[in-house]
Amino acid sequence: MTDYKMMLAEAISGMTDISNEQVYELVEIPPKSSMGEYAFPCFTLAKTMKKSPQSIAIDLSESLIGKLDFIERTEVVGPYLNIFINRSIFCNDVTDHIVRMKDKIGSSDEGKGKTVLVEYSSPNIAKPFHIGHAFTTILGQAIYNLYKHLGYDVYRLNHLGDYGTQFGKLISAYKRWGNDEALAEQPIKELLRIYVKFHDEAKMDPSLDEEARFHFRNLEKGNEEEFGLWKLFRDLSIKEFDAIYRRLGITFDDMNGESFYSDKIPEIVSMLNDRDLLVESDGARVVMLEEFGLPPCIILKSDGTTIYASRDIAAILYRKRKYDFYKNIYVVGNPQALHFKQVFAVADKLGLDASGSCVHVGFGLVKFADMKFSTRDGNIILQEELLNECVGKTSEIIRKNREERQTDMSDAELSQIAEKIGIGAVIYTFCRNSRDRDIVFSWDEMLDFDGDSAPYLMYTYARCRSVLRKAKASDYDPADAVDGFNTKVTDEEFELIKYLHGFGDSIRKAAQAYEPYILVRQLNFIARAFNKFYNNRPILNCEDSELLASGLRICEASSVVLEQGMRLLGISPVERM
RNA sequence: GGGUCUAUAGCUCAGUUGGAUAGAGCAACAGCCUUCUAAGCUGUGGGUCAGAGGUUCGAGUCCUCUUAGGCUCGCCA
Repeated sequence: MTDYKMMLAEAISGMTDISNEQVYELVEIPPKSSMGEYAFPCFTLAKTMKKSPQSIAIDLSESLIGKLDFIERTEVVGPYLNIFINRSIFCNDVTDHIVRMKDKIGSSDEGKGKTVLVEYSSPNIAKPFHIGHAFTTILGQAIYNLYKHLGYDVYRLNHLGDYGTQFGKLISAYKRWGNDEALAEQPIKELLRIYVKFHDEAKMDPSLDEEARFHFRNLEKGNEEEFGLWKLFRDLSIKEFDAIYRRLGITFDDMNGESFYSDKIPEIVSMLNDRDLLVESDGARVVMLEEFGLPPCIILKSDGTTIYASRDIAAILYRKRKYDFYKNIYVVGNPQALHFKQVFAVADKLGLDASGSCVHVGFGLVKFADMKFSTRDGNIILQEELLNECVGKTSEIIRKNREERQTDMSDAELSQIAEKIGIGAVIYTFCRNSRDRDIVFSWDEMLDFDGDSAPYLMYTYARCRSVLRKAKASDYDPADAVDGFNTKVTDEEFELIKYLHGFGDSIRKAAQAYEPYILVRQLNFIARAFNKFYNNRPILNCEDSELLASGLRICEASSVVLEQGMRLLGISPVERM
């Protein structure tokens, strides 16, 4: 496919004294399509050429005539040189490229030979998987997909919260109030029950906290009883998490949680000692970070046990050796921003160059309108509950549609489709906006399936597929439709194909910024443009064979891009709904 | 108090390195199913870009201050 912007930049560069790259950076897409497809602002040239921007634009406009065959015409509006692309050439080129690339559309080899690690999800063992975990899980998966698509060698790491003082508490609580039967039936529910009870009791009897620390010390020493219980809690929890991951279509390459790095901390401690970086402060061993403008980082607590920072530092060293990563991405909430700054700073002091390769991808809190989610207080929405609610509402809508449209959809197919759409709706909610913003959870918004939503994208895709199925049924293969855009391309068609053209760019930008919403917006524009097109002219029922060909080509290209875009987000498209 | 993020339409949000008349969705109102899926489409209304200064040909975007809010600031993760 032609790189239109690049060729334009080369042409303009040849007529001025600025480089290709500079021109490429300056070329922009005008705010309105009536102003053309590309625009070159002449402000910066005005300074060096000592001419008014407008006269420069006029000169450029004249010398550009006939230079490039895809340029239909140019227009000077004040200081801007607006460029209009030949619609036939562009539409044939772009749609042909998409139809040929299929699921490889928007992919690249920029990541060839580069290893990227994405750490995400990372729930705490023995605690319920609630919608607070959904953000990191969904965002992380999307980031994984994006980098994978760009050719990187990507590994998914689930850094389970399977260690720390809280397990001392859990062990203590279990020995006091645990119920084996309840644990076997609903492990996390039972563990949560005794965990909450422990906190209540500890308020009245502070010696419980001491008991918990005792058990954690034993656990870290490898004591059999504590280790056995910990292992049991861990195994049972993972089993429950797996059910959620399966529903979301997520698997991991590595489930090594915090516990895995515990025995790798002594090496970190001795490395720090070798460099004289470890100092004592109030009984704890810390690394001072004044030169980074950061507070000290605790490596060993005053009782000699490790802390999450030390485990994260050990993990960097371990991963560096195992993967020799190009990038190590942490999809973890914003509240931990300082923690990662400290961890990266300490790793830097150890010569691990963390600041050059480790990235904390933070995101906002999920909260109710008036309060925070708190596992301890029990005011949480479970991830499973959220998925079920969305799938349930979807089922109702499909059932109603099935009656109205009198389709032959079986109950089994209906529930399969509802599952995909409901889960798609959840995924979409966490990918639609920039990740920094807090999400105020609302069932109304969650269950709004109009407009800016996954069902809207999925519906559009299903429409495309329906038209294509009908075309095939009447022996028309859209792949045969070559050069369907010889006649006049309408504004609506051109608009849609321009959005399809921008798909690859949106993937690159989304990956670079770790912001799936950039891709989401592109898909939304595509869907809206397609629906407009779909509503305004018949595709199958048209006499003109060229119009039929171009219409089907648009359907084919749109469906390819929409499908691939949704898959990159983690949404499974459906053929009908 | 220090650090950090945020403030754009009634609500939820976009707005690339400063550039053309600040855009979507939802909600509201008015329309469109004898034609390929109405979870759709069309139209209307809706703005002192938190406030004040500054930088310049030009500021929602950059700088300073003020206000409001979120998160965070050593032995939890």
